[in-house]
Amino acid sequence: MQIGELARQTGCEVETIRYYEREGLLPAPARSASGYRRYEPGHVEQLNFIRHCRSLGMSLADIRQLADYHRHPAPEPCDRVNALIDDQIRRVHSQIETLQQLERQLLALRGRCHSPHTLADCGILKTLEDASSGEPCACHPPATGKKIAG
Amino acid sequence: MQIGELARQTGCEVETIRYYEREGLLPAPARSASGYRRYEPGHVEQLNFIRHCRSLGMSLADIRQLADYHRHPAPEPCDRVNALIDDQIRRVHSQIETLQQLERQLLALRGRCHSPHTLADCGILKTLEDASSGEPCACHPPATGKKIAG
DNA sequence: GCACACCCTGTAGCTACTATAGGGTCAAGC
DNA sequence: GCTTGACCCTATAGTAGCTACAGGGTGTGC
Ligand SMILES: [Zn+2]
Ligand SMILES: [Zn+2]
Ligand SMILES: [Zn+2]
Ligand SMILES: [Zn+2]
Repeated sequence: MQIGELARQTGCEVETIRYYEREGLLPAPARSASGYRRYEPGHVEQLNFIRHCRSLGMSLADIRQLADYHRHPAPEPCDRVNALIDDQIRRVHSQIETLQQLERQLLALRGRCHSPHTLADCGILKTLEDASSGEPCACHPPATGKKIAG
Repeated sequence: MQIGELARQTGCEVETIRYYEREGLLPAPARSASGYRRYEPGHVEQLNFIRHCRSLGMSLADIRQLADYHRHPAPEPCDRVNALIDDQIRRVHSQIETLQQLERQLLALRGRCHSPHTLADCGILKTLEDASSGEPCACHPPATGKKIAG
């Protein structure tokens, strides 16, 4: 099949398929006399594997590793597969916590402006301005017991 | 003061300061005879403003807008400031939800491998492989609720 | 006259694509 | 044979927000 058909079957853009080939994630297929890529059914599965892992937020480097383990299922223990997934879980979890803190900070900042008023009087702009001069702000409250050096 | 001193006072890298200047976020300062940038105290505040907004996850485009409102505090209502912050909150919130779903999916996948075994027998690799062939997987259940489309 | 810290510009790298520009191939229809 | 249109090719540049050089110039102390 041609690249367009592979794209259709996997829901992956043609450009992305070529990109994966350049990056060494998808093996280069045979070529027709005129240079068109000719894919086999196995390529559909390999590309699905990549897209499935991507949908789990894995990096291309991690997917390369996983695909390698998959292609060469050695009789070794699967520790490294587990470690890879565990690392990904930790990364995602810490991103969640970072974003949750960010959300709290943004809500605190947003709380400084309620009633309609002008730009010159806006509590949000005033908070940002004061914080630029080193004053404490609603969004970044000082840590417990410790004062922010300034 | 020179750029290194500004960097020290704001905790911002020298390269980043030059980058902000190129991007039009920080006004270009005066230059010494030998071409060194010479910053005024006002620059410290402006850079702090940028870094403070960055720490809230705002994009440079949004910060440019905010800084503009801040420098020209017109007697207009502050609707657009609020809209900007609200958009940011929405973005952060939807990122959190996306990542939380990702975490659930990764934990489900991780649950396919418990006891020590080989790569050839690993439930994680097997799940990923089966999903590549179109079979249902632990990480992407067919429907969120009880109802299954049919 | 030299060491060393600091400064300058310009460019390339990072992630995972996406979007062109500028061309070649192939089947159908006239 | 010729044209149209869908498809394919490579190569390059762009996205966000920095970061890291390379290759040079400047300023001060000894
Ligand atoms: Zn307001
Ligand atoms: Zn704050
Ligand atoms: Zn396992
Ligand atoms: Zn899945």
